[in-house]
Parts: sequence; structure tokens; C-alpha cells
Amino acid sequence: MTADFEAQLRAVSLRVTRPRLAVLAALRDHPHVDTDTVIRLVRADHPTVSHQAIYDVLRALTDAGLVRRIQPTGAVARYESRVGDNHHHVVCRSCGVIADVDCAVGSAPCLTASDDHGFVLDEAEVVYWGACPDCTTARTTSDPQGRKEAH
Amino acid sequence: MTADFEAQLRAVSLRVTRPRLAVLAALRDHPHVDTDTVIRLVRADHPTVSHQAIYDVLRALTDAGLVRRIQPTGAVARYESRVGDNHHHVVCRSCGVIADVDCAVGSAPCLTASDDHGFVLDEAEVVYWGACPDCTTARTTSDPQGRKEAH
DNA sequence: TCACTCTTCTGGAATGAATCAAGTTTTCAG
DNA sequence: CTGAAAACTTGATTCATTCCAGAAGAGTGA
Repeated sequence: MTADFEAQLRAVSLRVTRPRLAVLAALRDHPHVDTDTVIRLVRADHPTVSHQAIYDVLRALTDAGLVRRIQPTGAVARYESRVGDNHHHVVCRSCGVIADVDCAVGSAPCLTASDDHGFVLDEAEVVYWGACPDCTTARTTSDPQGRKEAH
Repeated sequence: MTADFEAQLRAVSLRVTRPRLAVLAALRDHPHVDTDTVIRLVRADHPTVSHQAIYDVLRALTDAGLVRRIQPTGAVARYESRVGDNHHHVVCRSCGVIADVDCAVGSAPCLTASDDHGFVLDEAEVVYWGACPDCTTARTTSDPQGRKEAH
């Protein structure tokens, strides 16, 4: 199983180290976790890994394209290892859980902004906000904000 | 001109104070600024306003729906006063400038995720990533990352 | 297999955005 | 005009993230 990760690292000419393999394994088993959780997960197997190493590894893997960094407004950075398959995220406003969502519309219309202001676009990122099933049933009576804003 | 802001505040039953009027004026004149810039802008007219007041005001206005908080991955929080008109943003990867973009597709398809996992969605937020005109011309030779990922 | 070199990791300190807390001032309803 | 709640000031604190210097480890060529 770690052989896959080793191959991934070598494919982007990154050195194969214990912390890097551990981070990749942690992200495979726990998608959408924040840095602190990654540190805890990695230390479960390798107690001596420094927090700085995790930050370095996450940055290196992100730069190499092996993991993706996501950061919904008002939350700390989270990482996931599912990359390159054009998917988006649903975020629960009350508990913060994140779930994957495949693109709603067909091929790649999201790259077509109505007016790109001369920007050269290379990616369109979509975040759906709402309430997860648990939080929805937990407060059936009131909707404190009651906002309803489409795209 | 401040009369408008006063009316806006009263409409959401917030008390009318100098710091709040100043923040609203600053955001009207400078969209997409971060908290620190808001502080500087406000202090240009009202030097005694504390940074804590700005944070409180921005939170109050955001909760009330008068301003919107945006936070592209890897950047500090920014605020804008244009709300309720369903628009998105283009962010330059190299210099960080933000521009407004009206929704690409028709009415409100973005609220329709392919699989909502039981979430009750209330908003879809889109961030377009790319290079602004200035940064595009500045580095015509190389594209260091070369990533190309559609939605 | 054995160094040699460059990358990566460790440990600790520092930065900076954002929040918390206590006390004072201001707004606004009555 | 007066009182109570909301908002603001000052100052300290938290927390995620980054910086730094030295030690350890990975990979290359002999």
C-alpha cells in the first residue's frame, strides 16, 4: 500500500521519506482534515515527527499536485488527496463537515466566466454551503439565518 | 452619502455609530480589502478607532448581511459591500487581486449539485483562479505551474 | 557498498491574524 | 432627560503558520 505512495512521490521527483508516506496515508484514510489532525494521525504511527515536518510535507505535496489544499471561508486549511478529477465540496455551516461533490453541470462550463476582466483562468472552484443531514434534523424548528443565495 | 449607510444599519436594527459608518464607506470605495486595510482606511478619517472595533463591526455587518466576507485559499479574510446580487470572484494567483464576475450560467443552476449527500444547500460560491492582465504580461515566457483544472 | 551532497526533518522561537476580557463610553427607547 | 443595553477602548492572549539553525536522512556517483 505504501508502494503506491512511493511511486507517486517519485513521479514528481520528491524524495521518499517516512513523514511523507505517513501524510499520504493519513489523507487517504481521512479526507478533508486540517493540519492539526494530520499531525495527530501521523504521530499515531510515528510519534517523533515534528509539526514543522507536517507543514513542510503538506506544502511540498500541494506544490507537487499530489494533495489539494482547501480553505472554506472562516475555517483553517484542510487537505485532501483526491486530485485531478474535477470535484467540488459541500460545507456544513454549523458543524463544518465537508463532503465531495462531482461537478453539477456538464463538461467544463464553469471556466467560462461572464466577463473575465482580461484574466487568464485556469481553474474554477465551487463551494456549496448548507446544512448537513445531522445538523438539519438537529434544528428542525428554526433557521437562524434564513439566507438563500444562489450562485 | 452617510445617510444611506445610516438607513442600511437601521434596516437591520444595528445602532448607528461612527466606526460602522466609516467601515461601510471604506468598503464602498475599496471593494475586496482585507481587515488591515479597512483599519487603515477608517483611521484616515477617524484616527482613534481601535482595531478591535473594526473586527467587531465587520463581524456585525457580516452577520447582518450588509457586507460579505470572502477568503480565497491561502489569503487573509477580505470584505466587500456588494451583497445580494449573486456574483462571484476572479482571483489572481500571483498578485492576489480580486475582481467581480457575474454568474456565468443562466438563472441558478449552481445550487444543483450532482449529489448533495443529503445536505440542504443555500448558497453556491464560485472562485475563478487565474492570472490578471498585469501578471500575464509580466511573465510571458514561463508558466511555472502550468496547471489546468476545470471545475 | 561507501562516501558526498543536497534535501528534509527536528526543536525552538517568532510572526501575525483574530479573539478574549474588563472597564468605559455611546446610542437610543421610554 | 435618564437608564439599560450595545458598542468601543485598551491590553493581553490564543492559535495557525512560518522562520531559523543545526542534525539527520535520501539519493547519486564511484
